[in-house]
Amino acid sequence: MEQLKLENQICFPFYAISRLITRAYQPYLEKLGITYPQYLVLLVLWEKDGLAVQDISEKLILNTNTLTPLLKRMETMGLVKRQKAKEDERKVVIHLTREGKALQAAAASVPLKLLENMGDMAVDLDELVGMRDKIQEWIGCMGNK
Amino acid sequence: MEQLKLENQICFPFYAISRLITRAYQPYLEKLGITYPQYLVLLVLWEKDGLAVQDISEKLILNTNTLTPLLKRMETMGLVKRQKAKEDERKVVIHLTREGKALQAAAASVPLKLLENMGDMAVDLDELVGMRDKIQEWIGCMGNK
DNA sequence: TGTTAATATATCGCGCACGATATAAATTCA
DNA sequence: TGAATTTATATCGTGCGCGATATATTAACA
Repeated sequence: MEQLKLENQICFPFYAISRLITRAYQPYLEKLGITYPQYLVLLVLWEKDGLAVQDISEKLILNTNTLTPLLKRMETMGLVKRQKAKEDERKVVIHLTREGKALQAAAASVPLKLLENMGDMAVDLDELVGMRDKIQEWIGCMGNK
Repeated sequence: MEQLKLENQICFPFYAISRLITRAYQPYLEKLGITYPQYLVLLVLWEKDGLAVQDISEKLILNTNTLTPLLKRMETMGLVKRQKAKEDERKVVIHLTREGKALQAAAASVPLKLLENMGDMAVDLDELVGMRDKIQEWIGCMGNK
């Protein structure tokens, strides 16, 4: 059963590297008091504040039943404010608080620190970027299923 | 803050594709009555039965505090048997049951079905394999930290 | 040999991640 | 308009995933 050997699996490395990456982020995000999924939500909101839950869901490819409790935790932490949209009361719009906005400055150095970590592991940046672009392409296909 | 835009993130695509891959496996694994991490444990045991928790932990890069409850669930399901090793009673050795072994035949077609899914999404197999090899190399570095 | 340190697994707590289902608001259309 | 459908979010239950800590067994060594 050659196709069932772990080393021949196509998908396992993606699963494993994803967890290793999250672990690599952790020391830096811990200093900011946030988790990796919370960091992703902040990235999205720093880029465009006042998005609905659905918008964040599409950008991060996370179901709303993952995001709702996550956003509530972030509200409790004082990072965001959740409120019903006036033009459509089904929607819940997420706004950054002053504190949520302030965190952006502290987070600015995180991506570079991660890249330095990668450098230590003999990972070539160009290869990394090439891989990222390919994966983004696939995600474009898979997401629209 | 160009480096904090989601589309410029290097690591987010790995996180996203990992979850999309797990979702892609789900319909096939559901028929076998198992989850993706449970499938990975079975892959390892089908290749070499009677491994200790620690061995499985290293191969799958999962902490034992993830594996212990997972293996207990698999024991409850009748797929594996957990027992203390005679030569070292700290170790817990995992053996496949008859049922756990029998599942291998049913799982044999899973990898091909996944690849067919990828094919539908205009994903080139050679690219996929190339990327896998790069990631495996990279895991080799990160894992030994 | 007796004490200390290292190793292997288990337990606890929390935060995702998601399928299934519920609820409420908006839209459609008979 | 009013009932049926769709859309947006929330709730519930289960299974990871992992940091912190506990427990038991073995190894090391004074």
